[in-house]
Amino acid sequence: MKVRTRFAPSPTGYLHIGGARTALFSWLYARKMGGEFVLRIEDTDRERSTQASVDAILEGMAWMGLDHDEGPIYQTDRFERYKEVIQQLMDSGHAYYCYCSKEELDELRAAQMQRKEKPRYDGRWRDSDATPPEGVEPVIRFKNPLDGAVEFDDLVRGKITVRNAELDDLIIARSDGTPTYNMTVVVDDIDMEISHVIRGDDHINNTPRQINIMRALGYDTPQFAHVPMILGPDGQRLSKRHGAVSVMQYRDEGYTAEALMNYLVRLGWSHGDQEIFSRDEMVELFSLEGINRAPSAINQDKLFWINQHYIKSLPPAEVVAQLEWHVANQQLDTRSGPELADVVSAQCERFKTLHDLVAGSRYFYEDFTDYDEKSVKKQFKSATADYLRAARSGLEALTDWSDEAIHGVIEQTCEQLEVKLGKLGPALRIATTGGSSSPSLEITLRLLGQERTLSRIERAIEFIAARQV
RNA sequence: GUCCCUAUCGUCUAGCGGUUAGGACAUCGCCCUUUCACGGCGGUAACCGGGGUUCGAGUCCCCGUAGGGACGCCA
Repeated sequence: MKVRTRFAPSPTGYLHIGGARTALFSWLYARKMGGEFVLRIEDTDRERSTQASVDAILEGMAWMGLDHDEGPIYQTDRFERYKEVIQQLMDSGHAYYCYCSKEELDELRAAQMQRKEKPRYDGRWRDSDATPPEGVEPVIRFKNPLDGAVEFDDLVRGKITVRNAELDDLIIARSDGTPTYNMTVVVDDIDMEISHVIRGDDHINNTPRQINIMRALGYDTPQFAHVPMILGPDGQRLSKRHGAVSVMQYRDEGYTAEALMNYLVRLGWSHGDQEIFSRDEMVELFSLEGINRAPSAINQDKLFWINQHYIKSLPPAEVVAQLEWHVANQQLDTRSGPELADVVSAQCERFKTLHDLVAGSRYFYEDFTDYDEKSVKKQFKSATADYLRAARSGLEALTDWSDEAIHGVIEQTCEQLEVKLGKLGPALRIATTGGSSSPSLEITLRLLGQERTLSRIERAIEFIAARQV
């Protein structure tokens, strides 16, 4: 049997991190098994579904590289099919009309809660001969088996058993005739020949109901794999107050797609002690058995670490490709400075995010307005101007603007002045970058270019002079 | 409340009856160092509690406890 998995989000918002990981697992399994990955949009709730959300989900998946083989299939395009199956259930005696009003059901629930019972429909219209009330559009309910139990082998959780007595007759069609979630999922998973339903474990309780409907329809059930949810850093349910929850927000904050994928795949799944997985490795090594049963909390620091790992180890050209968005977003004009790839090579060990890498490389392209106050206080002494002047003349004389040549000038200047590099180095760095954090001096100056280097040293000399007054 | 599920360092996890309970992030030292970083070496740190089963339980079973999820004419 061909492996076919699916990701079935409802378009009521952006693609959040939990959904993204579920999609990733589902995608990985399909790819690993040489199967197919279907994207289905569960938009039967017309009130809350929006095209903007569909676009956001598509954008998020594209950014992560989770390509689908079929879809997006919209459930709203399949209403005729659902109606057909619902009718089939009616005809075979597996479903019936229920004329209870919402108010009536609310009362029933309240009463049951008060008696400390599990709130559930009592089946009052199940085999009723009563005359339907006037003017009430009925809903259609599924006739859930009364006895026995539903048992299924979850590929992640193991055997799960629920007694049918715990289940009630769920609504499969609303009074306006539209199908409900549990109905559409069943029909779709059957029609689309889904072999493995990989989804969040908040659906675990729906599974026995869906299995019952599938059986009533005479179909075999797919395999199920319920993956645990992702928690916030505090172990609480993930929400906006935890910071980034949408996948695109991670992009915006400067994470590489590779890093987010790697982080996500290790959250709730493992392959021994391995931490770093390329996309190909993930596909090769992924297994449903490796998925954990307990929910896991996201951890900023580890994401930072992985992100930096990829910024350091991805080919600079690849980093540049992802950097472009941030360059544009931060309105940095890179035409008047060094190649971005060179900046990446020089800076990659210094930043945890692409955002910070761009923000921290500004001085290569634009003159900074202020010097870092602390650095100035510590390093710009009265004698500093003389040091800078000496370095300046040495650098000015250079015809070969290479790391080696620049390094040589700096060393010679120190010897000539009879000072340690600790005196000249920091001053030079502040003069040329405005602060005390940059790649090694020779690389920094080389990237800056001779002209820019000299003018900035000049400016620093003037700045120091002005301070002495 | 009822049902379902879960439980190893702060966090992500390895472990699949016999281990000095391993790795990673974070943290703390030391080293490297022209800044910031990177890197290297080392340290602190965990089997939720109680009963069983067994020669032997982190590993299997039961009961607690704690957390999560579900209980909609939402998905």
